[in-house]
Amino acid sequence: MENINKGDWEANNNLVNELTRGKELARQLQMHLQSNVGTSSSQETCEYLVQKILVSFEKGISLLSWPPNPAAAAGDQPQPLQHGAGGSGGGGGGGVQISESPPSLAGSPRSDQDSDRDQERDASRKRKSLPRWTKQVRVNPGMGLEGPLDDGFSWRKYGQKDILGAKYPRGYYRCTHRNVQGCLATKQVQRSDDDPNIFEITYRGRHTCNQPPSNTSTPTIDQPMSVHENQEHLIPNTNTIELSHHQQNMNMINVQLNQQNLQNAQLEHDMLSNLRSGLRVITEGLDDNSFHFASSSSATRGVKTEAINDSRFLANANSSMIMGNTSFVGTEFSPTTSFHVSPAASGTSYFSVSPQGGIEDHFGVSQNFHNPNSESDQINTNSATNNAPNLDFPFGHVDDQFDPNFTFGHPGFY
DNA sequence: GAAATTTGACCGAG
DNA sequence: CTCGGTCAAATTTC
Repeated sequence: MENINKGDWEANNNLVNELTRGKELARQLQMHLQSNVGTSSSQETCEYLVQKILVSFEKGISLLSWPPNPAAAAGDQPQPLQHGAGGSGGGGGGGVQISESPPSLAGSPRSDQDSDRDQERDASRKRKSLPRWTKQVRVNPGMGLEGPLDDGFSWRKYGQKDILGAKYPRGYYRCTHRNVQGCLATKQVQRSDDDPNIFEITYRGRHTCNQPPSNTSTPTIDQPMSVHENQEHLIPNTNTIELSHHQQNMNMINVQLNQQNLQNAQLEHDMLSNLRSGLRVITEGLDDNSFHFASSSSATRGVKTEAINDSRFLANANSSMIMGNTSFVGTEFSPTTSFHVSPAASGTSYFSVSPQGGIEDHFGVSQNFHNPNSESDQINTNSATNNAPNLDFPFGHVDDQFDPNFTFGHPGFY
């Protein structure tokens, strides 16, 4: 069965268009950076451009990731990228998502015989078929943790469960707008046994709600551009975000993604090449304070984020774009607003954006970006959302240790 | 009082 | 039967 034809071709064209647009925007950004380095207005412009670029990429990724699903293609892409609030804050980031072979997502072919049963289990099946993706967020001591897990969406905790073999309970959250808007997105947050500083967040389903209720920020989206639905695949696809705090000097997000699907390799490769050539903007000062998103071909994807905001750190630092096989990821915050995509043939893409202005994790989201103290090193991943349930760890000082008894779920943490 | 969280019970999958 | 995920009543917080 080959389902690759016209539809795919068209999708590819759209994808190319989106990517081309992104490239063009990147060029503008580059020019802007070259001509207006340092000016405040330039920063805003840069942020704006970056966001636009990210939007284009996201769209492109979406096309790649969800081709077969017309419905999804059409309306489903709710939101992610809107960034409306052009306001002040930072912006940026992205979600890390991995895409895999989409087709199986919505369900593989089944015989009608099962229809009855299907109906019976419709609910559960639906759940099962929901896209899932996992990312790990590492919060190093020192940084506040308030929001490492915040992804800009409003979550409501609906359960907590002790998981066999796990030291810490798993928290279950669903979109606050579920009842009102029927948004089925859910997420699970589990603290790692091995490293209490790491939280594994598994998202399920995409948000279909009109996001942020009333928040400062536009959501950062962690929506997957595409997702794998198999858990088995999930693990490998796990995105790890490590957030660490170096007293005041490091914002680094390192995202490593793997590519698993080789299916669109060629295309992706081409696109990536384009992107790279178009996005290559290097500014000085990237060094320590930059975030890197790298994609590797290994089986494990990891996102490392080191950012800090004294006590407020909003996580979500990741924006990744993955094109099927090649993952393009990243948003990197660097003190100097730099943004670069490094070429690496097989794939490591670095993309950095300076924190200051913000590019937050996911496009356009900017939430509070207050950096009381530092000058630039903080990524504030806002926590904005207060909407989101928060893990309320007693961490005011994270560095101490997480309280073993902490429970996920306090507003503010996510 | 409304909204969010907690927590034991329930349900389906394996 | 066990375990993960969800429900929903009770409780807490704002």
